[in-house]
Amino acid sequence: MNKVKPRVLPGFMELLPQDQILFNTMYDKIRKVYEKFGFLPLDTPTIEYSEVLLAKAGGETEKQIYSFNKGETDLSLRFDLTVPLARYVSQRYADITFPFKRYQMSKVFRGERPQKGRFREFYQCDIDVIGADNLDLIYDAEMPAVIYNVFKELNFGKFTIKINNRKILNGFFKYLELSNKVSDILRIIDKIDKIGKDTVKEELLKIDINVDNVDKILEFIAIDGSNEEIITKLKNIPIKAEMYLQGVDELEQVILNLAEFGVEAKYYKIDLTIARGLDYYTGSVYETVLDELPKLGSICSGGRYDNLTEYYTNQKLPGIGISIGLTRLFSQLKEQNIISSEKKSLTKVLVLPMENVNIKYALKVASMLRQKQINTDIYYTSKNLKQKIKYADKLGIEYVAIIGEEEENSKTVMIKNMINGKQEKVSCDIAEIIKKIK
RNA sequence: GUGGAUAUAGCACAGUUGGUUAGCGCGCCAGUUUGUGGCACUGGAGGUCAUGGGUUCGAAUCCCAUUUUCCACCCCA
Repeated sequence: MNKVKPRVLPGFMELLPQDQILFNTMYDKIRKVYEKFGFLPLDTPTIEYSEVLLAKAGGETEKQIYSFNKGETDLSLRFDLTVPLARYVSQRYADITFPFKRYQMSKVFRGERPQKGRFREFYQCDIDVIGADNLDLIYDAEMPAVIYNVFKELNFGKFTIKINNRKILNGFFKYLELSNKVSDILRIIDKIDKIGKDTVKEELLKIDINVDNVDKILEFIAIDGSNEEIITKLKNIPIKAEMYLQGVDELEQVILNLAEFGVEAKYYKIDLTIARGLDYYTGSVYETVLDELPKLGSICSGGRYDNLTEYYTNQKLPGIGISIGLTRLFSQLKEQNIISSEKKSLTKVLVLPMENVNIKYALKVASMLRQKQINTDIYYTSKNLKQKIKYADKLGIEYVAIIGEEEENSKTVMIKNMINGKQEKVSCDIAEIIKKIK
C-alpha cells in the first residue's frame, strides 16, 4: 500500500514537546504581565466573514489573506487580531465597559511566501485599549510600560522601545506639501535601518519627491540626541501646523509619563524613523528591538489608531495597542541559541509498578502525589525495570517511585533520585514521600 | 508576484572523471545485566537515491521537464 508522506505545510511551525514547553513558558510569562496590567482575556473566532475582515483591507493584506467558500458563505482566516477586535467592540459596544482593555494571544494566518522568521500561521500576543469617544493619552505611555515589563520578565537582554508619533510625521509632510504621498513615504523611511540612508533617498526620488524635499525629510528623521533634546529640537522647528504641534506635544507627554510608570530611561528612545507600514495608525507608534540582536528587527510593535471601527459603526472608538509576534520571536531566539529547551517532561515523579504488583497500589501512590499538586505519571506498559527507568531518564524526570512486591508487602515506596542515582525506601505516607522529593 | 539555490534512511550528511550488493553519525529496536538509567561493546530494522523521461553496456552521479523545500526581494510579527 502506498503511504502518504507525513508532512506539514511550509510556514507552519510545529514543535517537539521540549520546545513546546519552552514556548508555553514564554507564552505564560507574557500573559501574566498582561493580566497584571488589567487586561481581560478575549478569544475571537479564527474564521470570520470575509466582508468583515476585508472591510478596511486593501493591497498587500488582501492578497495575503486566506479566503475560501463554504456553501454560499465567503470566509476568511484572520490575518491579525486587531481587525477582529474592532469588529468585536463595534458589535458589543452596549455590553462592554470602557475603556476596554483586552489581551488576545492566538494564531493568525497570512498566505505569503514563508522564509526565515516568516510564518504563514503564527501567534500574536496583543494588548489593546479601546475608549468610548476618547482615549486618554496616558495609555500611550502604558503600552510601552507593559512592553518594558514583558521583556524584563522574558529576560533576553537589553532592549529598546522606539517611540514616535505619526502626527509629527504627517504634520511635517503636510508642511512640505507632500500629503498625497504620506503612506509611500512612511513605508520607505520605516526601512531606513535595514536598507540605509542612500537607498531611502533613491526610493524617495523614485516616487517623484524633489531633491530639496528628500534632503529635508532625511534631515528631519535624522534628528537625534536624548529624548529631551529631540523634543526641544522638534519644538524649535518653525512649523505651525496644528497636527505637528499636537504630535510633538503628545510625544513629550508620553516620554514624561513613561518615567512615572517606572520605566528605566535607557529602555526607551524617540526615533523619528519609526513610521510603521500599516496605514491605520494615527498617533503614537512603537517598535521594540533587542540591542544585542538588531538583525531580528522589531519584535514588538504597535500604535494608536483612532478610526479603525469606522467601517463597522458610527460610534467613535479610538484605540491603542501593541503586538508581540511570538512565533517569530521564539524561532529566531531558538536559532540564535539565546533560549534553549531544558525540560522534556513536566512530570516530577514517575511511578514504576513492577510486574506482579497490584496496579491499585501504584494508582494510590500517584493519587496521593497529585493531590499535593505534584505532576505524576505512571508507567503502565509491561516492560522490564531497566526500560522503565530508561524512559524516566530520557524524559529527564527527576524522581521515580518504584513499587514491587517487596514495597507492596511492606507498604513502602522506593524513591529514586534520577539526578544523583540515590534511592531510599520510605513508608507509603505522603508526608514521607514529599520529604524525599523536595 | 520576482530572483537564486536545494532534494540520498526518522534527523543531519558523505558518496571520486558514470562502474558490482549506496555508506557514516545521531536516533530507534534487541542483547551483554529477568529489581535499576546515563557509559561501553555486540547485533538488528529502516532507502522505488524527490518524480517522470532521456543519454549509456551500465546513472545517486550527465541532460531535460515537473514537483518539493530553503534563502532573498516585496510586505510584515
